Amino acid sequence: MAPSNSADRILSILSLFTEERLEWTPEAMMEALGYSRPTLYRYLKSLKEAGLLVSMPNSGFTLGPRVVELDFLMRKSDPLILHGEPHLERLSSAWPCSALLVRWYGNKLLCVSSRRSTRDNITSYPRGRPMPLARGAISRAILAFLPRRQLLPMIEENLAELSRIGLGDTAEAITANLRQIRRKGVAVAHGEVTPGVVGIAAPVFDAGQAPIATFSITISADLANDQTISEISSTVLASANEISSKLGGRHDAET
Amino acid sequence: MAPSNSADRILSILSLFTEERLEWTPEAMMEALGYSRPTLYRYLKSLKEAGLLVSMPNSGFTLGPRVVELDFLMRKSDPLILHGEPHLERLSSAWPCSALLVRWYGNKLLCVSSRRSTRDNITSYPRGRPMPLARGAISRAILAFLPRRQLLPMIEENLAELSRIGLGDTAEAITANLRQIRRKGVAVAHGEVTPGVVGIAAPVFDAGQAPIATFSITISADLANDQTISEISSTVLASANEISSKLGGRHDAET
DNA sequence: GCAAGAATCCCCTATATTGAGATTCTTGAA
DNA sequence: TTCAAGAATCTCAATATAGGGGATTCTTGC
Repeated sequence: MAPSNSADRILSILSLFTEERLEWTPEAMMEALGYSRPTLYRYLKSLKEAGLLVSMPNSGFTLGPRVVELDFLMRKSDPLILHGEPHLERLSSAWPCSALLVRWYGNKLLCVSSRRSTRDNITSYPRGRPMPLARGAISRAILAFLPRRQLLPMIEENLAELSRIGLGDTAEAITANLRQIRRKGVAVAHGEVTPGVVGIAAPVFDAGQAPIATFSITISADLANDQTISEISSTVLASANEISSKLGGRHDAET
Repeated sequence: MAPSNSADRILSILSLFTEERLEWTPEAMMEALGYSRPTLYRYLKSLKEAGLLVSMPNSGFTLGPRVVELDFLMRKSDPLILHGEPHLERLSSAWPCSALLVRWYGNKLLCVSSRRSTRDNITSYPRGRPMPLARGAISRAILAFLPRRQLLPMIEENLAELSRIGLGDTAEAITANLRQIRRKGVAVAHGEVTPGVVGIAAPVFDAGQAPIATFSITISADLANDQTISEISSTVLASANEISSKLGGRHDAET
């Protein structure tokens, strides 16, 4: 399983850095990756020069400034964020909730921008936090609008999880359920990601077939009766559609 | 100057991505870097698998989700940010201004967190934006507290720029000026980075010798007479010192 | 100024990397 | 659905180059 080309070897140093561990000494890296001392140091030197890592005296290596810069470049130019932020602002002012833009990166859901108007940070998903793939309104808003070719393998892989949350036990059943969401244009989920929190999400499209993101609201179940939820739903849908149209995508969520 | 090891070759793909250009087609990369087609695609594949790049249909490659995640990891765990943010909050509420935490990464100044209380975004420096090295209160607050060994080469390199802004024409003169800042603990600059904007910055230390960052305020000259500036200065100094002490550094800025 | 530890250098060998061109896979259009 | 243009990958030989043991130099902290 060890990568056999040096491209992957060098990049696997970066993947050592996780939420659990953000500081690595060369010794620990040698241990973890099995590289020899000179080799590791060669790699580290390159990563350091690229600014992706920095060495801190007496405490090993951490992520470096280039990471911050690259993220800045993305934020600054991402049309999804630029067009979406006014909507985040608007909806989060209208209700006590969190509003999120979550990008779909092929097999990952990642929050790229968010804003909240509530005190608690239970429902808070800051930029950069990955989301569970098989749960919640957000992922369903993506799945429901995926073209068949992409959807089917997706379902296969997560069948267990999807049926566990009651979406259906067979690929058949699941697609049927998703078709309903597709018809409504919005996905609503009650407490799937966080108990007591309702998620409402609609897909965002650019010129392509598959959705690229969702625009969504999470709100405490205490603050949202059915009436409110349905109001929010249509606003969310409208916002998502407007963002889509700005991105050159279809205006409405119909297929 | 072309890198001769594949570590650097792979990483130089990442450095193609700049503020000017955030989408690269493979063709353009081949052109820019001089790699052959299969080689380039091999590299791209690795970068894609690592999540650092994503390929967009019909518009080439862009930065990928891992970049966002890595930045998140940094934000989440950076003690400078964690301890600094309350102060950003507090000072930006007290005056109509921007409050910044700027990290010193060896030879780069990079804003890592900021907050502003004014409407205009003239003085706004969001996270990730690099800052000019030889200008402004911020860089001076770093330079003034650098140990000699690090300071002298720094001055050599930027002599022209430093003397242009009147810091002194010789290394001698400049160090003399910096010594004054060091005595006061705060650097103040009038309109050096942005005309009409006053910058006020104090260094932040961890356990090491050299400052690791500055805590600073930028405020429109219209809104700040000498009296106000001196008030802000002492508050900035106090905040910076408090952050330093939280980071295990010296409490006061004296040497 | 010195010593312990960290980072880099040297240099040869085996091996992984490279690139030209052919091949297969996608994707959009008819 | 079929087709064609373009994008991505594969094959394979030649060879550059990454890797590692051990020595060396550079940093730090005392």
